[in-house]
Amino acid sequence: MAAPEYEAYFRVIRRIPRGRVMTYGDVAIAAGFPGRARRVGYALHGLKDARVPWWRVVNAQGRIAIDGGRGEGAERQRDLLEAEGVELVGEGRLRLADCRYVPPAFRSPGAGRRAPKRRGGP
DNA sequence: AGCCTGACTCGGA
DNA sequence: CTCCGAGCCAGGC
Repeated sequence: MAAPEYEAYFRVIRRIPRGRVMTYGDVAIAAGFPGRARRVGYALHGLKDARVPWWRVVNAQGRIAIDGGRGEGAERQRDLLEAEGVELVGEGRLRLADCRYVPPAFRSPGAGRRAPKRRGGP
């Protein structure tokens, strides 16, 4: 990768357990680059490393982000997710509440839900 | 250099 | 539920 920033993203994504998913924003935060959700998307867009389970990354709405959820890429991702046991609802939508993966570092006393709210950037 | 795009996100209408 | 605008930022032209 050109930038260590991308390496950090891929490292986080590689840690996602089978059958779980993370959102772009959470991957960015876990990698130490809060507010860089778009960078994560761009990093995956140009991804060539097959070791990275890119299909375990979806947008914050629990939808397939590729091509608006439609197209070959989206179909492939849906296929891979289903193969791992991720429950899909409707067209390219999944139950985030059941399969969302939150790294231990994210957990904070009291909250135990999601990362602190961030709007776009820092 | 500037301008446009996008595998993002969030709050509001 | 959907649609829209604003914020961010690396890449491509």
